[in-house]
Amino acid sequence: VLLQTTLLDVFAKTGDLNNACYVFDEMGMRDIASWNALIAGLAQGSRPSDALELFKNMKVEGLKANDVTVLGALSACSQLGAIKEGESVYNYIRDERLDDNVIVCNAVIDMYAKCGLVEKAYWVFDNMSCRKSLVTWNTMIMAFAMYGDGVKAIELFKQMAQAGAVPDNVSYLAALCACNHAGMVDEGVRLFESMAVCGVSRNVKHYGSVVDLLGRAGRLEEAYKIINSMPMVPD
RNA sequence: UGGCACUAGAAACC
Repeated sequence: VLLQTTLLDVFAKTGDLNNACYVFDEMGMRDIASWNALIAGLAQGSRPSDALELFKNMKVEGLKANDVTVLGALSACSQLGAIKEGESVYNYIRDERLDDNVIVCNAVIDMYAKCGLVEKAYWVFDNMSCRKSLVTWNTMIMAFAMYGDGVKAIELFKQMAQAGAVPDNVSYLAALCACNHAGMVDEGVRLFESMAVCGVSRNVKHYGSVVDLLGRAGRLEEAYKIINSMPMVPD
């Protein structure tokens, strides 16, 4: 079972979903990890609706979804924007007390955000019983940045430092993105500069973000300077 | 003492 699940997972991770399904179908014995590997693979691949179907089938077969299982199911809901399904997964999570796991909470926040319900995402963020991780903060900042309110995203970014979390390059990207959406040019430039000061590595996305920000503000010379200062190949 | 796990922008192009 271990070897077959490993094989299944390799297929799933490389996006070869047909072979992943084939291995799954041909397995004599399957345990929870076999199901999880396929559900997650389908969810992150091109077949999130099949992932949800498999998730439902699991119950029919009398298997109990665990924390890893619901992550796959939530990921599928996020991709599909399937809020109804997402809420029912969340209900299950609460019934089974799986929400004492930060990773599960993070996935719920992300699911709500991707389904466009930023307020609910924030409610979960605010009321979660477990300790917030860096990913928790990043997910919520990104949610505000993309689907909601740039100002709130920046507020949260500042708040995370007060809470003792150290922003990484994803946090900065999320905050920069918030500036792009909200047109907060100076704030964005400040953030971009503080990355260097704080020793957070920049990648091409960070550069792209400020360049876009400056470009839209008509500050083309500055944008051009930044492009020329890039230590990597611009895309 | 093994296998499955959460977050990554915009524009342009198609």
